[in-house]
Amino acid sequence: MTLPEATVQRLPIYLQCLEELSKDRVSSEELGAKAGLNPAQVRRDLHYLGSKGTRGVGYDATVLSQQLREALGLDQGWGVVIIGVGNLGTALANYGGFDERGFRVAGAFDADPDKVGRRVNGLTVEHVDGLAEAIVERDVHMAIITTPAGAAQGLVEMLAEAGVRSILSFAPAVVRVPPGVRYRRVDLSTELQVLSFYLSNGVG
Amino acid sequence: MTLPEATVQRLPIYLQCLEELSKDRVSSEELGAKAGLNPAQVRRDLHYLGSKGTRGVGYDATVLSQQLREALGLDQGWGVVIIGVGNLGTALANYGGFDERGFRVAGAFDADPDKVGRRVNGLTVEHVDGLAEAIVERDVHMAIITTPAGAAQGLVEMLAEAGVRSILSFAPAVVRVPPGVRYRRVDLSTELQVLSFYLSNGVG
DNA sequence: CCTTGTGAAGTGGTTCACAGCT
DNA sequence: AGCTGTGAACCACTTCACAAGG
Repeated sequence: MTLPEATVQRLPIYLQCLEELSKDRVSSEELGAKAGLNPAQVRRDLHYLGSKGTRGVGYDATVLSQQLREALGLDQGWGVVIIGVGNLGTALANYGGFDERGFRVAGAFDADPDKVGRRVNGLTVEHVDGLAEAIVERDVHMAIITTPAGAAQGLVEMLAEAGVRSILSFAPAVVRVPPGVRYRRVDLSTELQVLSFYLSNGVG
Repeated sequence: MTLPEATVQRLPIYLQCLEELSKDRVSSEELGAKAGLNPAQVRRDLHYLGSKGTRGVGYDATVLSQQLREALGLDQGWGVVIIGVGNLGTALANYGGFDERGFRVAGAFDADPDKVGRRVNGLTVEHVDGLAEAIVERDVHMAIITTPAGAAQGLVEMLAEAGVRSILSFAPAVVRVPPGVRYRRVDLSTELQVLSFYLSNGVG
């Protein structure tokens, strides 16, 4: 299945809106209104998915929901590790959304010996030295990095080496990413600066 | 100043790359390599900024850096409040990047009486009941929401009412945003699902 | 000679508008 | 009658390729 990048970014939104609407039929009109999107956009996206609506009626919410979950691979139970157990890492470890969305949290790691052994939401924090091994043994394919910026580059290389193909990083660092690895950076500071731009330049 | 949205998103990256390079002259080639962008892209972006490079030489890093900071409004000292002092809110409050980037943290708020009075990184947590008043009195223009999803919609309305024009939200909720307010949602679950899609559908 | 600034072409995504089903 | 599916127009952004200039 090959869909436009922009469409992929919207699939999780559709899934969430669908759950919040909790109806058994939805039109592109309704779904668009909820998600803040043009109905034509919704139809095109769902069409890419291979979804089949009924003209004059709309889409079957149960079927659609299942198609979204399947396209997103939420039934695959992908294994995830959290690296860096500071406040942010702890927040993520405590976040209930993993199981709910079908992800399997396979471990939490930190370089600080003081943090190793600590328990977080049913996990015992392990030392990063054991990370590469754990990734292979526990069949992990995704990693979330919440370490300081300096550690990010090395971790990304190590993770790629160990077979991780998707990385979500909260470390405020610009990183060179090995080919074949999907890297998504979320940076508070960047987001704030963009908001600051619009505040400073008066655009709604 | 009116620049393409996509360009605005890259300005913080340029600023960061510039700092990491710490040279006094940079070419679009170098900057592009560091940021993972096409040199032509860099030139066009900087040109929008009104930046003046020297042909055959490149850009003056000090001047460029200053132009970026100015365009982003980092010298405005915008006031920011953090709403929700759970693990995530605490992580953000402890994050050093605010001052460094010229933001002024004007308060931390929570609805939970047990959290009120607690001290976080030099701030005393206040009850949300005092939020609207604090926003006006302390000249706050930005807010970061790290509450549970259910609280988001009400907060956004209240914040807009009180005069906040830029909101960064980590609450996993789809929210209706009043006109004139810039709302940026960062959702862990959404990001993971997008990564999961590519993992499941085998695209590098 | 090297690197910027920029027309022009290329790419990807969005929206319109309506034909086609149910 | 109502809503989907979709060609075609539109729009925003990216990249090429090269003339202009230090």
